[in-house]
Amino acid sequence: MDEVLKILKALSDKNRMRIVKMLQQRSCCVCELTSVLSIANSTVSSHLSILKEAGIIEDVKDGKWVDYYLNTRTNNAFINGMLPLLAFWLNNDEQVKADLQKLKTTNRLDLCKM
Amino acid sequence: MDEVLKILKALSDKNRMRIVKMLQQRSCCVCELTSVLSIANSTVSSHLSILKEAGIIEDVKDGKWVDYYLNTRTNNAFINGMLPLLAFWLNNDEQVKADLQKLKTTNRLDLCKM
DNA sequence: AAAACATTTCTATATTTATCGAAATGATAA
DNA sequence: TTATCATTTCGATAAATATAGAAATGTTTT
Repeated sequence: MDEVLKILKALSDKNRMRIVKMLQQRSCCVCELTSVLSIANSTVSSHLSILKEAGIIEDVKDGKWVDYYLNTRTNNAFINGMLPLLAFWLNNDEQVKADLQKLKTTNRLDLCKM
Repeated sequence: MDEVLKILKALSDKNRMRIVKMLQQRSCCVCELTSVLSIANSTVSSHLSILKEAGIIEDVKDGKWVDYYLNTRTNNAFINGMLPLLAFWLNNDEQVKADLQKLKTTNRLDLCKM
């Protein structure tokens, strides 16, 4: 039961849900998510670790960045149940629509100073 | 988005999940749920109001009791998405199995002193 | 090797939440 | 109507959680 509760709890936060919906569009690094969410990057990192601990997302190094993406290839039945549902949900939500729009014009190269 | 988060939050608590799984078996009054959960009845009542506020359960008067049951006839798309999933989940969970077993031999008439 | 910088970890704080016991409520039964 | 009793509400407390800023980490680039 703890496994299910961990997944549901991970999805029960507004900022984490916004992250999941963004990762549905494409994989992102922390600075891109931070830019769209407009909260401290340490907070974003904390949310990502909660989602990762629940098995909902995974990450991979990409140069100086860490790329986060939805764990769509998991064996976890609960995640395999939830992710398809989430894909249908909230697509008309104003906050989500604004986030996805902003994400389209957000680029890690522009966010970094080099 | 708040509506979805409210539903997910409501399902993200161990005792509330135990309640949902019990209501999957049959409708229950507060004293029956309190007996199985072994926590204060005021706490159970609080959990029930959170589930009700989220639209996951409803209640109906039955004599001196209040009968709680799963809201399987809602128009809410999120609840209609979650309830069927939950019906498949946790049926092999030891806690849930013990709860459902105990619920079989639990009767509101035995719990009341009249 | 040093500088730059994305990310994570640490520390602290404010808010939320689960919990209980007691009091209040409301309805049933005598 | 009075007593009974299931349920809800209230008040208080302890634990969990979201958050930010600063320090630490680790990797890339010069």
